[in-house]
Amino acid sequence: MLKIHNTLARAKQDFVPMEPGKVRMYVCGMTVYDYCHLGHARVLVVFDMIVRWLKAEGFDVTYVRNITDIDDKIIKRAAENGEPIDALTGRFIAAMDQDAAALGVVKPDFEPRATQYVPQMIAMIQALIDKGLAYVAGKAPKGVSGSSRIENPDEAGSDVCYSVHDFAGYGKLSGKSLDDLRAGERVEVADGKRDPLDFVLWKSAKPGEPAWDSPWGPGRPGWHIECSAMGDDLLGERFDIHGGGADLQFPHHENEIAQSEGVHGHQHVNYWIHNGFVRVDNEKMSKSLGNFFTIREVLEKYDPEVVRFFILRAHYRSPLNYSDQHLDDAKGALTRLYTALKNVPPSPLTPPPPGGEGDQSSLSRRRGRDGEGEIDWNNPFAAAFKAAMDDDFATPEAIAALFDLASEVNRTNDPERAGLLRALGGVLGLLQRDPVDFLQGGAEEGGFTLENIEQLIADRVAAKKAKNYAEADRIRKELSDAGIILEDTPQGTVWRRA
RNA sequence: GGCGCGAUAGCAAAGCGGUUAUGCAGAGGACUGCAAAUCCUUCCAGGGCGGUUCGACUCCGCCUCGCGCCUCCA
Repeated sequence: MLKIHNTLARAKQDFVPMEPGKVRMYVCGMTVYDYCHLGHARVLVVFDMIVRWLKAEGFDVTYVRNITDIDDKIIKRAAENGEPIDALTGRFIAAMDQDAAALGVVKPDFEPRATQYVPQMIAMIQALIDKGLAYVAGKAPKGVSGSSRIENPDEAGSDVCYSVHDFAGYGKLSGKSLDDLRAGERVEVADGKRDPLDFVLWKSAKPGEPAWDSPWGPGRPGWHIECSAMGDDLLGERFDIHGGGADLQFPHHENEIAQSEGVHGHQHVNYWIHNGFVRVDNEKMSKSLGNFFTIREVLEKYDPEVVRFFILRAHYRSPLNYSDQHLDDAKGALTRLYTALKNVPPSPLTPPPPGGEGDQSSLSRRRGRDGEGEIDWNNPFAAAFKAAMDDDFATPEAIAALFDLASEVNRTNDPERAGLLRALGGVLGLLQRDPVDFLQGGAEEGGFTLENIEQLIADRVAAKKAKNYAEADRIRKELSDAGIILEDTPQGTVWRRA
């Protein structure tokens, strides 16, 4: 039985989908005005892992990950660049797709963009107004002081705000009460808000800003409403899982609940999943702190699979400290797994013994990889892996099972066990490459070409044959100084990068 | 100030009320012309103070320290 830590319950719960065999999941994606950093990489990889595991469990998964392609920061950045907004967002969506693909992230079933859902958002805002949960904040800005606001009310649109105290459940996701929030008041009192905690559903446009027509004049949607509208449209008024970074818990997801449940009058999401932050020097990696590393920066130095492995080696809810040392560490660990697969070429999986009906799940029917066979989940290593994954996606423990299996592979030289290792790695989106490619890949240091290396190895073999060990060792040293390690095996000399 | 999370060996990171987590690093051994890889053995743990218990790293309380959210943020 799969257990999921549900933020709403602040506890692990048995996962029971609304519709047997089906999972509908929504994850908050990126605001596309800059390159993705490692924090974004974590969301991408973590929820990709979750989708893969749900599928491995036999669920039919519908996965939605949205793209925020209109907001204040996008408008600002486009203006700075002197670039049309859709050019800017198009550029960074393409970059995000590249980064995600490099990290082995499978495309979601839907990637809706906020700008494609403005009519739905307007309808939802209207419904909230009709229900008395939202109000038009008025045209005239309070305390006008030479602002750039439009002075003629006939041309200006109005803001629409959500009236937080009219929604009874406000705070249930983040565990905050309205009183607590007010006690720690840090919210700017915007023009026209009845309560400082009220948030904007519709933002009136200033001259020159992109705008959509609405019953409240030209403007654009507030941030939170897009997720309510897109989730509704693609997954229904109520769905199984909603995910995102822990920083979205409040206010974004709290506000999303207020909107969706406000409109529909019933529960919006059954399981909320929030992943922990990536940190640098023990601090959250974030745009505002400026301490971020973009995915592409990191990929210049590290193999993308190492980065994926690095992310999966920590539990998704734990903080993940980023540093070169940690990446190097991850690389070394992944090298051990690939080394086992290099030394013992995996054979295709054989079907599990027939009649193992005690296994109730559909897992045993799952294809291992490319139709090459099936994982036998009754195998002790596979069972340990599954138990870990079923316990709130405990990838560190699942990966530990992989290492145990790798030791077994090394000990027994059993191609079937190697096949299982590769198949289990595949469930996490790992270990699918030719091991030699992985081991020889990476930074091209030392200026040695493939031909150079092959030639030096041939020279060394000749020297060895002539029992000229001094020359053989000199060549070994020359290559090792360039980060290339030689291994003399019964099958001949092979090399890999350090 | 309010709310929440965490503290594990040299580094990283898990589970678990009593039995080796795991990876890297270290030590010894096997193997090797030398190495590497691999295997075997092994050193190094659970912030502090109390409590519960036959027994706590694991449960409870307090303290200290760190982090996060309360403002845009994955």
